[in-house]
Amino acid sequence: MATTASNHYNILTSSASIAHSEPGSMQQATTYRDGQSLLQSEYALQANSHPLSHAHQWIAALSHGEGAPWSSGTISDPDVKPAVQSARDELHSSSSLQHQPRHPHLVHQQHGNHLNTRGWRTTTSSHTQSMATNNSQSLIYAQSGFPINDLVTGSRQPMHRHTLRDTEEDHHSPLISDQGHPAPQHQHDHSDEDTPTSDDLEQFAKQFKQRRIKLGFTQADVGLALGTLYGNVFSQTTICRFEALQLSFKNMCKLKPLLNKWLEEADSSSGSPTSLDKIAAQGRKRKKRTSIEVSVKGALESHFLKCPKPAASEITALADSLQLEKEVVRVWFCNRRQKEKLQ
DNA sequence: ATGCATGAGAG
DNA sequence: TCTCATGCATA
Repeated sequence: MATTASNHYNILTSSASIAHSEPGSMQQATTYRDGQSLLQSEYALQANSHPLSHAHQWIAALSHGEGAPWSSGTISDPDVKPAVQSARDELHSSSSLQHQPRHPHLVHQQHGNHLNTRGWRTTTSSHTQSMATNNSQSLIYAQSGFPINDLVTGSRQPMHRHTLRDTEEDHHSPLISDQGHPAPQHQHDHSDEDTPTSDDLEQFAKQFKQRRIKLGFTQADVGLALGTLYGNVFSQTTICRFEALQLSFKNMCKLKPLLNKWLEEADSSSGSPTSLDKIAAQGRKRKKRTSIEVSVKGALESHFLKCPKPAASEITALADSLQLEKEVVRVWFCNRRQKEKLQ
């Protein structure tokens, strides 16, 4: 397994022709895709919705990474799944169950927000509103669900869920999260259009998955269908993450209306084949995925616990000691941090 | 289902 | 360089 490839993507990148030059390298062709083509499809949509991350409802502070001192806190389970680590994952998760703020920042933030298990805010709008007042921008995307071009920016929200798998499979009472919180939604009542609460999202995701399966569609089908319906194509990965609540709150809010609409379409016209338009992709090469050995991951993980945001020099040193490319290590930390926020 | 990767956007 | 949204490739 560890086969990896440590290709130097720089080489590949710079010499695109190489990959193509191979006559029978279908595989290679497959491996390296054209980034450009992607631009049209996926990025197209991003164009209208992207940039802003803001702080809105979830806990904003959390993310400000810059100095995030979370190292001291309890970090919850690393996703490293290797058996070796499972034991510790459990420990971590159990600690998180008590749910308490592992991050110092959260502590103060929580006063205002009600966080449910995953850290999403429980009561939405009231909160949002207050934020809106302050920020003036926060609600926008909430309403349409679509991107309004982002106005707000800031940070992301932490969704922490203890067990992804549990959730997705199905148990979990929708409305009740762990502690019983009120889940009031308030204000107006269009259930769909307003900013959903984390409970709404959880419920929707679960329902969505069930319906999707009943209708006989795969996650990939849905992703493509969204493209035909709205022009925004999504991958199987994204649909999967949506169902598993592995996206940021903001991102979940953005996708929900699309998926909801798809669901309605699919329901009503259950029989119509969605046209499959494939986007031709080709061209650009993508670095082959590096497979990091378990032991190495362990080392990275322990470093992460001590220092989630290592300086470039530290990354270099670490990469050197682990015999990995610096870029690989850097990306590993970025992904690790991103994951940390979602959990 | 998830690990590693890319790229836009924002410091 | 980081974050964030997203996805190819893979386990």
